[in-house]
Amino acid sequence: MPESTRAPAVDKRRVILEAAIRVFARQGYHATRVSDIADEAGVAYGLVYHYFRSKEAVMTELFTERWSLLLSAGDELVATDASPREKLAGIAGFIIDSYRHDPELMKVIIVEVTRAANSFGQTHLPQIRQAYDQVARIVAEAQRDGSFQPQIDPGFVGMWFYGAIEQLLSGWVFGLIPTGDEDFERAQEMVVETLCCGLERRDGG
Amino acid sequence: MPESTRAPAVDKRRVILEAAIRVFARQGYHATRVSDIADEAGVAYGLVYHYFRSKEAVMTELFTERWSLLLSAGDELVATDASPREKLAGIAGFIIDSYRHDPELMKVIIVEVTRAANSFGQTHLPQIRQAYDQVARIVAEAQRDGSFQPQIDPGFVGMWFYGAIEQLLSGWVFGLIPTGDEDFERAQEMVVETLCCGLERRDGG
Amino acid sequence: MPESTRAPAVDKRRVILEAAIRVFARQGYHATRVSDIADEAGVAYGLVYHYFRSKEAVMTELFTERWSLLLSAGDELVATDASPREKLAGIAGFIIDSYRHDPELMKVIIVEVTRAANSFGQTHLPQIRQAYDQVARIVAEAQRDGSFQPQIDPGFVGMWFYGAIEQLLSGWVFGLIPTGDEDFERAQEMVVETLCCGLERRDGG
Amino acid sequence: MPESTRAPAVDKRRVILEAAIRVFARQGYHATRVSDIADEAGVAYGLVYHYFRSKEAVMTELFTERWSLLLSAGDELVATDASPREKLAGIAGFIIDSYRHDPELMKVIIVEVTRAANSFGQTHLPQIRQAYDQVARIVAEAQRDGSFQPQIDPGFVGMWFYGAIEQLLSGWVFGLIPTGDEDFERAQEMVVETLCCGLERRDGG
DNA sequence: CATGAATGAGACTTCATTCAT
DNA sequence: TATGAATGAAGTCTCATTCAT
Repeated sequence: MPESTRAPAVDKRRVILEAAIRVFARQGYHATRVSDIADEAGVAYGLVYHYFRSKEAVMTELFTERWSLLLSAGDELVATDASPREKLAGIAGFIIDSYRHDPELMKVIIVEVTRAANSFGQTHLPQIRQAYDQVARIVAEAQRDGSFQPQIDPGFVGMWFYGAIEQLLSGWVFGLIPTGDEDFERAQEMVVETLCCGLERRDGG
Repeated sequence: MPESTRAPAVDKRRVILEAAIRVFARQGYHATRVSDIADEAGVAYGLVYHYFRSKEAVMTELFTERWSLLLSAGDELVATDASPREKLAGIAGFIIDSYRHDPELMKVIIVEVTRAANSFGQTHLPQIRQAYDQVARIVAEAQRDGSFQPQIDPGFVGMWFYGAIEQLLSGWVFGLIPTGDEDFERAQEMVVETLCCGLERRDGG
Repeated sequence: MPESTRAPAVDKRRVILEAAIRVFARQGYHATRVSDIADEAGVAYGLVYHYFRSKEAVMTELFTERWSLLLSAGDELVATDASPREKLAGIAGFIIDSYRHDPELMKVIIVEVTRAANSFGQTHLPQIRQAYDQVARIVAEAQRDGSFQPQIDPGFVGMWFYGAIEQLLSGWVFGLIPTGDEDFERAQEMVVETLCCGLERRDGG
Repeated sequence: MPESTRAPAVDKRRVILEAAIRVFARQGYHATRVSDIADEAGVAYGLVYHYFRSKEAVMTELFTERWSLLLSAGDELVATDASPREKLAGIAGFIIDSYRHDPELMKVIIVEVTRAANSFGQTHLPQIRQAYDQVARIVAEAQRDGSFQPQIDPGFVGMWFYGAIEQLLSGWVFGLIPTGDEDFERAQEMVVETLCCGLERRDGG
């Protein structure tokens, strides 16, 4: 028998995580019972606790796994020599693409973590702030090289940027705004356009 | 007997509401037990249920009371003939002032309602969207009269604006950014400046 | 309506305690579910938690209430000017009488606390040792006044005394030895006789 | 092939038993999970169940193995023509020596079996009573030959003797009394001296 | 109006035991 | 023999809500 039989046919741990995404997205974290996750995953109740210390640990794993991808992507973008505007567009694009490719997971992360300041938001604040800081660093650098106005506080922009993007995602999640392919692309453009150029018409433009 | 019509020395209903603000702000809605509210108010357990149908009803009352003030103020602003920028500044200013004058209540409203898409956020979505729409209307009008660029979707700006402001308030609530008097004023200016003029330096400005 | 209506017709807290005695005695502490206590008491599940922090707290209350009576009785006995032998007989008698009057409670206390060194025994060790110390003090005093032999360590006798008495009670509890009225009285005599005079025949007696 | 009959380098069954002693002694039977035993033994979870029917079976094996040694030693002692006092001293000495040589195992046996009247104590009552009976037989014989007083019930003394000795061991186990070499020896002497001669000074002695 | 005792459904977590490999 | 993943029953505690006084 070949060695391949050593590896389990299905990774139950992964099955549980995927099931958790679906259930958290559908019902929200608080309304989800561990048995819901087990049922959705098609495994026994206790197996969830075989792989995870608690229901919270499942959520934390989900968040950490994806958020670290986001932070890595941001770090890479910051390090390139693209223009500030391109960098901001890159970050917005990455988040929006994450949503397009896995809307349930992103819904969970946004709704249950980054915007849940009283529960997971507080727990994962350091990681969340890292994302704000990436934006802040882009802005600060752009101010130093003269392409951005100097009077706006970069840290402030980091929060502002994420606040706005998350609100957009919430809008998609809850069906407040349309979710066609072109809507996503247009949204990304508008985010960056608004942030970089402002709403007012540029007389000399 | 006219005495019977006399208002009670203290309005217990109001006492309970004020207590609820403090406890919700301190512990969050989910972590707050009805007995916590009663204890904080110094009244008997059952009295909370004498005045309110449920714990949720207390929260709803808190939100509705304050949010309707906010909507009224917005409606008034929209109706004036101030410039679009002044109107946006007015709305931002009103929210920020609300926070300055009653940070606990605003914390509760932001954290537990407007950003809690899975619980109260969903319940009060229509009221929340009204606030977005006020901004959208300001933008749309400004686009019609030519002072704002036409290519940005007004509805999008409404969400963007509130997402950013709420993030700011969250930053204050959780101590991520400083909360001196000048910080609030500066924040208001930056919000409007960024939104209207963008981050990029206007060469011909 | 007379004031007497203010007092509840039945003290539910007491009802729960009495029910707990019966159930703990019947099934043992570990095998007792809180719902068993509630059922036995004829009250709702939650009421147990209204009056007691936990299942453990119920047990602790049971033990503490009775054990403090025992310690008080011992203190009184120690303070009298009876002979050492009479004092020891008094303590043995009090314990045995406690068992006769409320065998279920004493069963619970002996089996679940004083002999359960790994659970409640450890928690209540200080109180348990106080009882040993009373015996030790009686012995020490008798050694000082010359009525008891000086070479036996008093602290040692305290443990020995209680170990033996508890074993006797266990014997009754589990039906190893008969439990007629005369058996109890005879047991008390034998405890003291054995302890004071020993098993060996006194040649000069 | 003769190799197949070879004994394994290590007897895993024995390894598991030794590990169980340590874990039971450390945490108590109830607080010990089967996985704790496996971890302590350095074997896989399932192997415990390969060698033992259940967690209880492990405990039973531990108790039975040692207790039968104790009973054998007692039987031998009873059969000798030593004096009653020497026989009692022999039994006390054997128990105390057992504790000195393997305190963890004896702790487990005393705490979890002989004094745990609601669990293993009940299960192994017959074997435990055999030990009481050995003492009772020694006493009865001594009464017949006139060296012990006739009025004390021998069965009573059996329980008394073991109750006291176990209390002593508990005292050592839980650090209530000192455990130097001379303490053990002195304890053995005191047990027998007290039991045979009593606490009271023999005036004519 | 006011009190707080009483109710009971609900959820998390533990862990002994089984079983496929 | 040996492994450890998989199972699922069981039990504690919480707390929103009701109700008798």
